Amino acid sequence: MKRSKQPTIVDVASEAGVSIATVSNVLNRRKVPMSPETIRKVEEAVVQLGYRRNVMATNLSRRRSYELGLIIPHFGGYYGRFAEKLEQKVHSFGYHLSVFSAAGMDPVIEKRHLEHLLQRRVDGLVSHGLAMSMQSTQQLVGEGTPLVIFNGWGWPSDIVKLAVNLDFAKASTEAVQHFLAGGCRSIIYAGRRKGMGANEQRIQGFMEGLGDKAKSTVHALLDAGELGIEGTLEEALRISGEQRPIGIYTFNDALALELLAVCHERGIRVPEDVQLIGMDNELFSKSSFPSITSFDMPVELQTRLVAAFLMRQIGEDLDEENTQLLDEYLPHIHGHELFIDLEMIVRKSTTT
Amino acid sequence: MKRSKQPTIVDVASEAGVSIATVSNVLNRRKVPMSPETIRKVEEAVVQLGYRRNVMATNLSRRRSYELGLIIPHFGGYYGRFAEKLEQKVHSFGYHLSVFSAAGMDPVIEKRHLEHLLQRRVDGLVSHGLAMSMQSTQQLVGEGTPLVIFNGWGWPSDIVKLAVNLDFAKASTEAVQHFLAGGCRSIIYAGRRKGMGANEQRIQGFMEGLGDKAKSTVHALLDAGELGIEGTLEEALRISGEQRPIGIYTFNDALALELLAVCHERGIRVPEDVQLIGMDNELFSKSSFPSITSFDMPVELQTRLVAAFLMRQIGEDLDEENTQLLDEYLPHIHGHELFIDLEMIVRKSTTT
DNA sequence: CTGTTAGCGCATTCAA
DNA sequence: TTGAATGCGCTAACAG
Repeated sequence: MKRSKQPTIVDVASEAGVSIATVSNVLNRRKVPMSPETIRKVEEAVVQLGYRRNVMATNLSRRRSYELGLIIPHFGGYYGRFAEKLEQKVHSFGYHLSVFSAAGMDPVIEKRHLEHLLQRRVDGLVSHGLAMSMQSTQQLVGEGTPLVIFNGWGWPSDIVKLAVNLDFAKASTEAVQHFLAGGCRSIIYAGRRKGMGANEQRIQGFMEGLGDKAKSTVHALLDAGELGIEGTLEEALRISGEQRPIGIYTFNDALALELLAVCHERGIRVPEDVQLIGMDNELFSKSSFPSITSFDMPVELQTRLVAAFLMRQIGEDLDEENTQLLDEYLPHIHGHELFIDLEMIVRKSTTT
Repeated sequence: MKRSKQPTIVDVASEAGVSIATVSNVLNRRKVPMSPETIRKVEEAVVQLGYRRNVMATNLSRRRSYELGLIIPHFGGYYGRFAEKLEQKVHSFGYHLSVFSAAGMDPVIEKRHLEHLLQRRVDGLVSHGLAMSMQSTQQLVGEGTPLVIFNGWGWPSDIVKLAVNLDFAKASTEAVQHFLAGGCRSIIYAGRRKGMGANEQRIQGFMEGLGDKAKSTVHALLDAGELGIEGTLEEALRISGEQRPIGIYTFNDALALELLAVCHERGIRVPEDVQLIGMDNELFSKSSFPSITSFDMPVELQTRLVAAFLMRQIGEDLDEENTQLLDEYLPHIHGHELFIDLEMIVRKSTTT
């Protein structure tokens, strides 16, 4: 070791008795022909000195970082699973994924993370439908770095290259129809205004699901964030009056579980008096009592699409499989928004 | 914009009509005196060109990254909360936190992430008790980068500067005694061998909790990973025979919830026939039916300690608050392992 | 096959 | 107050 601390290729070169270019060549397994002897000497020197490449220098020189950034509202549940899957996918392309949580839907933190990622010159960005304004995003990201959104609606294509969205609207329609088929005489949506686009999608699908039954069926849109859990249930009961059973479709499973707990407290039977459908298919939804009907999130497909598209955008060439994947899905795109179906998992909260 | 893409300080300098040194000075708000006019011109040029600093170049030059790395087994539950909190803490010191999930306890992925972080020359590392061998860790991390472990036991101090551990042993003792006080006549621990150190800590505390009652009380250590959920319950029932109620202490809340589900299926009453205590105080534990007695994880305290210690290790000077924090806790250290108490949250799964 | 050299974008003396 | 010069660790032509 020469100067302050960690050995550099200069050290390795002198230790191996070759030039730094040679070291760089063997380190990067370049196609230039070299004698096995040289290779051996270099590799020996590397372990000998405990050399570790400095990626900052490498990237600076390469003018590429081989790094991608992901911004999610939090690490829990669906988002955490998404992050893990995506990490695997991009790794198979030789990229690293840096994950940042925006602490809820805080636009300030979101902005900070985005800025940091950009300063790090990531080659691409993936984000949930951002809470920050489209204008800020536009200004921040600009043309330079390709940005792919997941579960974000209404983003102009000059900012976002592609939006890979779960079809919450369609799922919501399905939920309502499931309630109807299950004999529900009143149907409530318990949402979260802070859910932003995802919430609106659900509402839209909810109304579509009611269709002509909208007039003959008691229904309402509630905001659980505002009313609280107890308030939401009370309001649902009040609105429904004698029209039982009540079908309550919730923003997510967590909310459904909380409602379930309140039902237990008050002796309201599920699914006899109240039927519940959640969203996310969290682990606990299978094990709760009764188990909760929910929609499974196709994280695998979603991350595969995101990764494949981003890779192509960056200029990596795709293998057969990924090419096929894009060929299959991109033609069915609405503008630049792609929709993926969710699968309903029917459980005891809607089945007698 | 001059060459390939993004503007550099050179561009800013020429746009503002000053030298790059000056640009650098105003960008870093250095103490060197400069005319307000110059500052204005530079700042104007910055927004004008949409200049964004390149951290790779900055760090390379500074020989510091102001970045920390965190490795966790997954993003869910406790670990996700830990990551979020820690991110906040280190940010207040002007550092960034890059979080990587090791996809369970996979030593290979763990190693890959560690190596990447090291290549990025992070200033410090935080990790859960690693699954990879201490020898690999030793070799990988060496002396260079300070490493702080959380929930890892038995790491030699030449590898790990500090281990900030939750006192699972003590909590487990408490759990057993709670069962005893609650009239349990047989007590089972349902663990996970893959939980590694955390599992052993629980077992140790479990046995201590039994104390002299160990002979007179039916008890057993089961491995839920091996037996499966149903198998675990069956085995617990078999071992207990007529000795009811049975107290089952589980590795975590997720496991407790799954056992609860099986109990419901089989008509086993909780808490009359079986009492349950979990660990983690997950959100669903409060809302399950019945709600699950659990231990709350003091993530706030744990991350504060980790951050404060790491910052001091790196050479940042701490404010009053953090100094006090370390002064309070470090003296009570066992070797280089710090223990933090957990708080039991008593709920319906253990209360009649 | 191997070595020389010119950057990559920025920080930091040291002079002016 | 400001600017020219040097270095951070590595890549990538280009010679040899």
